[in-house]
Amino acid sequence: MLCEKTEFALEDFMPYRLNRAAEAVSLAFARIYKEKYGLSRPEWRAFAIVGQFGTVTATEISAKSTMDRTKVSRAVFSLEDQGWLKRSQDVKDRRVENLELTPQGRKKFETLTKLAQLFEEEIVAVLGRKNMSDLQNGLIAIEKEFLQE
Amino acid sequence: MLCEKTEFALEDFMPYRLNRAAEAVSLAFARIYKEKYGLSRPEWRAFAIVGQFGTVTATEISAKSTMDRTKVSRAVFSLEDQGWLKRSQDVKDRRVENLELTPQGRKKFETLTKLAQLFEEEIVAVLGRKNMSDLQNGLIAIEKEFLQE
DNA sequence: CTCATATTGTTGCAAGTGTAACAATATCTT
DNA sequence: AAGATATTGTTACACTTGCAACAATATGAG
Repeated sequence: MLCEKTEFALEDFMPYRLNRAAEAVSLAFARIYKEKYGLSRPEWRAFAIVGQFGTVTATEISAKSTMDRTKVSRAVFSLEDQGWLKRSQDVKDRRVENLELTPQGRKKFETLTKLAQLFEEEIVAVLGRKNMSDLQNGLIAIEKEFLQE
Repeated sequence: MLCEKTEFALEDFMPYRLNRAAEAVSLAFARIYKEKYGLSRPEWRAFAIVGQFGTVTATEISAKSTMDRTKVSRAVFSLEDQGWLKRSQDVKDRRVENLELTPQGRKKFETLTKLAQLFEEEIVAVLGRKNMSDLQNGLIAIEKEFLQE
């Protein structure tokens, strides 16, 4: 029976490694939407959710993008100011505001998603399809286990 | 030849998925060192690096933990205030301060690394050894490709 | 040896963030 | 129907962050 030496190394610690990879990828993609389109990360996420779902409320954006309500609120303001998104009060529940992209917003969204897909393909090119889908599954399992548990 | 519909879904977008998983895991582990030991994430990272390498400079911590110099500076102050770490001016280069754990810091470090290892095992239990190492490799490949490229 | 340049660690400041409080509205209980 | 409770989106405030500037020191060029 062996007595294993248990020396700790931060760089091999999974939470740290995950964070580094996530940060690296996020920053790389952020360079695209930030420098070229002036969007912050919260703005990009909110933008993506509205573009994807057509008409949503702030609360829905919050849930689907795992962002704080206040973050969403500010992102929505900014996107509205920039003319990508418009809001309209819900008639059935007047607390709620329905959000959707403006025509220009829709066009910008098409461009952004194209960029996102190119970026995704870049990752596939690095990893290969098989590893990519293994990675996805691993991430899903991890998220499921540790999300607000 | 098929014309593929290219609908974008944020939740399937790799950068977003990576971030969610990383955040979930980090928060789960943070609950341990934060609530029980009052450490912030930068503090935990700096702590781990000093504990692992024995004697290091702030610049080295910065490099090994991928944290901004100012973040390290503030984390080191805090760890020093809490008595886990002490600094001493380098004799050969007086700009430099050598940092190392105090005896109490060393003890705390042993406790923290034990917790980290337990946490790591929890992840292994979720994923299985094989998937775990596949995941690690995927993350390494991604980081290599996208880090400050 | 001297002056220009680089490096180390800290700090000022502006921007971003989360928690808690809030007003407006909706829903539930009786 | 009335009052208590919950939900939506915004805002105030305190805290964290990164960039740029900084003083102190070291290194390099001539």
